[in-house]
Amino acid sequence: MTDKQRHSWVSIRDSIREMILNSTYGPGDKLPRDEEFAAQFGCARSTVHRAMRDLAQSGLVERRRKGGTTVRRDPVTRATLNIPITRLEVEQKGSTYGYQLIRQSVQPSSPAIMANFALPEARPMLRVEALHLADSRPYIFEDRWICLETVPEITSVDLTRESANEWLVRNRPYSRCDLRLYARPGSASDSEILQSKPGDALFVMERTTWIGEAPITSLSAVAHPGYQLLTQG
Amino acid sequence: MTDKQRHSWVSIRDSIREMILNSTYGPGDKLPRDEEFAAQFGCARSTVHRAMRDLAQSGLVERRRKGGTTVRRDPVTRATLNIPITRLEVEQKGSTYGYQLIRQSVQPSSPAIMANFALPEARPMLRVEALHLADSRPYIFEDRWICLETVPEITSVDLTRESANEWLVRNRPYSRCDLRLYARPGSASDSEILQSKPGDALFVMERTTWIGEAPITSLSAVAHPGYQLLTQG
DNA sequence: TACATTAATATGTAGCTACATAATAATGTC
DNA sequence: GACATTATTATGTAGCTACATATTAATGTA
Repeated sequence: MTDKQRHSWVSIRDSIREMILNSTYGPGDKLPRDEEFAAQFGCARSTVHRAMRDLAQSGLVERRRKGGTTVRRDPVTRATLNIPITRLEVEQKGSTYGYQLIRQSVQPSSPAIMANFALPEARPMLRVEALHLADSRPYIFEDRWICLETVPEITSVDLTRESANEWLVRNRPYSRCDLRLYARPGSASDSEILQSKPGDALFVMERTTWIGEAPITSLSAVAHPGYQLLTQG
Repeated sequence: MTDKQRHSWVSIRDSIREMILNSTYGPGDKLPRDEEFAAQFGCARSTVHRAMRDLAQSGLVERRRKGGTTVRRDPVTRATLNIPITRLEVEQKGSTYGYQLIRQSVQPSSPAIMANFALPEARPMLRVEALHLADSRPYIFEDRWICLETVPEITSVDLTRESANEWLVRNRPYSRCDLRLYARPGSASDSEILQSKPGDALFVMERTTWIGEAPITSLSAVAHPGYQLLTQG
């Protein structure tokens, strides 16, 4: 009576995770080889491998060639942030999206922007300051720098009608993205643009993207007071 | 002179991504079937599949059975947050870690905590307030609630010596984690604990974890002024 | 003993086949 | 024409083999 049922890699993964959770294998312990698990579960090594890859990605185990698989001694909390186009984020909340170009000018990159891109010298960039609105109320203010060498077409885009955020995301996928999140107190100019009170704490998301080695854009997005960023999944 | 070089799934992925980036396939376009790509590249379908899975996970394309693969019309910026044990975070910066238990008591879960867990009724919990220090200066203050039904052993842990953060992460891996990030102005009690000035903007990370359906812990971690959260990779 | 070389080993990847699954398209029936 | 049924199709998964790669362990040599 051979048990010929097929085991999905998801069920294998869950079984292995369960064993780690219930301390069959504790932090720092070495897990059996993939082959052994395969024999134990009655499945192929590739199925165990698939399961293990998932566990490794989620940060629960660590794999090293020849070294085998070990339960991470210092597990990390790994969460995926989903940052959509701002217009869609607003619309998904059931609000009406609005957009307003505030300023736009060609400038050499500032020292801060050069640092974000790790550039040794200044480059010509288009600086765009714009406000995203939800139900006619300030939602996110973005101060964006776009590298003109990498994205020359941006000069022919009418940024009074279409946000640079949307145009770039739709036309210039990136290959690398750095993210920095922090809080800062609202200044007087923030108060004006975001209708915040001077004492308010503002949530800032700084985002810098490249395509290959070429810088695309670096921006600081300041959200209205009360904004929250959630993980999905 | 058959070209028998093996193609890695990474190179295939990069080739396909390149085609999307240079507008061979634009947003909303349907990509060729895996088999076609395989023939085109001279590799196996499984290799294309592997590449496609990666592109789908990074949010660049969308795959649906029978529907095929399409370039996402509204690409999302997807970033992975790595949140280590606070002690390790401090030590990795080259600072000396310190820890201080402030208060600890058994309480029924507050309405806010019940909401975080989506619990219909209150449960007995251990509430732990503690301060993490870097070089003897306040780093992160955490107000944590631990479900006593799910984690009864926590009562026998000496939380004056070991942080609940560390104990839980090492002993109670979770299966689900919700994250909420926002900014809030520092209050008077914050000033006392975090040595912040009353006007300071504070970065808050709320984290709620479950194992299966059972609640483990829900906490609000308030960082010292100037704290920044970065993505890695 | 110190150090370079070689073997052993566990994971990683590529290729193949076969079948599962979900979603759509085509078809038949009333 | 409306609706249920049945193909068709592209992706998803499981299993297998073979080989690549990184790393550690064993071995040989000065």
